[in-house]
Parts: sequence; structure tokens; C-alpha cells
Amino acid sequence: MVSKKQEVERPLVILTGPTAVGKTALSIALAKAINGEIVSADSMQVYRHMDIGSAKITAEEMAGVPHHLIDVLEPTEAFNVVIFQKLAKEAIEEIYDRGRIPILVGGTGFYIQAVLYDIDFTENDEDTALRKELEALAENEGAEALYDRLKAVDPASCENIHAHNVKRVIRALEFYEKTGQPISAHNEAQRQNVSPYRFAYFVLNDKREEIYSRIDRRVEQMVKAGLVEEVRRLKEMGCTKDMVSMQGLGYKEILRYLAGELTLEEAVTLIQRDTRHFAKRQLTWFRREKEVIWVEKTGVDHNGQNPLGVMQEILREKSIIL
RNA sequence: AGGGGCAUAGUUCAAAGGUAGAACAGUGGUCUCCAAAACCAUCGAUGUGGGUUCGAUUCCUACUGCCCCUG
Repeated sequence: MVSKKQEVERPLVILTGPTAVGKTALSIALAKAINGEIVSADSMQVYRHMDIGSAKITAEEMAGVPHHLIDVLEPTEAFNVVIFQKLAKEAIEEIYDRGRIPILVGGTGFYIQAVLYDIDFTENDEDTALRKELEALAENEGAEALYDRLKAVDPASCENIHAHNVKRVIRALEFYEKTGQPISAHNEAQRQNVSPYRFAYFVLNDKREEIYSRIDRRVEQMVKAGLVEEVRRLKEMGCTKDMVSMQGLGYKEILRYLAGELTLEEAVTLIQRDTRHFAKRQLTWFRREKEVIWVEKTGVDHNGQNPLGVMQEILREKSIIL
């Protein structure tokens, strides 16, 4: 069963789960238990000055465990899966150099996938001009017109992309313009990727109602802790709603509150709702991922062990730790 | 206690003597460069008992519950 590949594949531990399930606390215990370092897979915690709304881990909570990809960008800077992938791979290399185990911790499934299966995004070099042009076309002539263009060059992609999903239609068109190839073929090829790592992909989960009520409470705590002030400062720093950082949950809504479009109460309700939706989408993503190991936060499974015990046992089975 | 009003989906609201609609919530899904984004699909209701009627959720009536006014 144990292939010889194992000697060349390097170990990677992933700990994810829906937002507010309790990943952060568990990740510290895990890192200490296996002598690991944490690489954050979170699209908002990369930004400096965005602490409260992103539920960022504090220095004290880190308890001496090294963390990577937290506080590395200004909120005015763009961030996306390609940048993430590059930074994460660099961090992982450094961790191997120190003879330690990287633990990818965070809730952005797409980012995890990009690193775990080392997906190739190189075909596209950030051509914002073309993207802008296509966005304008969608704006002026409608999503259907854009979709018709895609139908003409890449009908296969049209079967997987809904006409209303302008972002993905644009991406497919952009890919075709750049490479002359349909993105459907590229995606199909990438789907065959085998992970270069010897990994364990843990998804921490809890009862749905528990997750939802924890989300509701957490949002209220964020506001008490000064979320509005945090966003006000970001606004003064020049952050605007079209920036990637300001699309984060809690940020876009408070920005609307500050613009007078919403009452604070309405903003809070919206954040809670959207965060619940987000948690649901995360779960849908992880269900679809093939090689995940579900870990129940509460309740007894695997011989009544707690989540940490369950994970350690599996890591031993997979020879990721001794 | 007396008078009046209301009772439709989890919630807020429609409609109608003949198939009860919507929004939001809930649930499921898509995702390979904005992913805390973008998008798709779907479950679900006439308070209870009588009566009129071919047919009542709608009209009548009693009950129950809620709201308002009076005391």
C-alpha cells in the first residue's frame, strides 16, 4: 500500500472547515502536537489592519507557533488565488527547510485546492484591459451577448457555465483569447492533477445550528470589539468598496453603513446572513472534494477521541508523523 | 368583562367561490485567476369545528389565539 513515492512526497497537513467552527484554536493545538508551522489559507487575514472583521488570530493566541501569510498585504493591494498559491508555496518550502511540517489552515477551499493539487494558472497574465472590455460588453449589451460570444468559441464551457455567471464567462473568454484553447480543456486537464504531497485534508465540522448560532454571536462580538472603527480607519486609508479586501464579509456591509445606506442593525443582520450563506457554501465545497477527512467537533466518533486525538491517529496511519 | 379588528409558508406580505403567488430565511448544487466572490436549483402555507354551495381557503357561524379601544 505504501508506495515508494512516499519517500519523495513531502508531508502537508490541511485543517479547514466552515467559518466560525473553531479552526484557529484547534490549529494551535495541532501545530504544537506535531511540531508544525501554520500557513494561513484565508483570503482576508492576509491583509494588515483588518483584524476584527477577519477574525484574525492574535499574537497571543499564536502561542509561539509560527504563522505565514497573515498580515502580508496592504488592504489596497489586490489578492487572488495565483498570488496565494505563489506565497503559500514559498512559505511551505521554508518550513521544509526548517525540518518542520506545514499546516495549511483556513476556510478558502479554492486556495487550498490550488496548493494541494498544484493547479496551473500560468496561461493568463493579468490582462486587465481585455477583462475591462468584456465587463463593459456585459454591462452594455447584457450577459447573454457575452455568453453568445463564448458559445461561438468554446461551446463545451457553455455547458458548465451558466449565462448569468458573468465572471466565469469572462474568464473563459479571456482564456480563449490568450491561449486559443478552450478553458474547458484546460480545466479538464488540471482536474487530473495528483497532489505532490503526502497529505491529510481535515475538515472540522459541527452541527449546522451550532455553526449558525456561533456566527450570529461572533458578528455581534465583532461590532462590540470595534468593527465599525476598524472599517472607518480603512476607509480613511483610501479603501473603497471595489477593492478585493473590502469585499470581505463584514467590511462591505459596514462600508455601506458608513455611506448611510444601511442602519447599523441592518448591516449586522446582513453580515450574519451572508456569513451563514458563506459557511454553507464552504461545506458544499468540502463535500465535493474527494480526499477529505471529516472531523466532528463535538460528539464522539473514532473511539470517543477528541478532534486532536482523531487527527493525530490519522496522521500516524498516513506516516505523516511518527 | 364589553366593542372592534386580524388569523395564508419559518418570517413579512399578495390573491381568489374552481390549480393559493412573491420576497427573505431554510435546503441542495456549480466553482481551476475577484472565491469572505459570482452563479444555479429546490422544499414549504390558508388556526380548529360546523353550515351554505356541485365545489369554501374565500361567504355565514361557533371556538381558539393575537392586537386595539372602553372599563
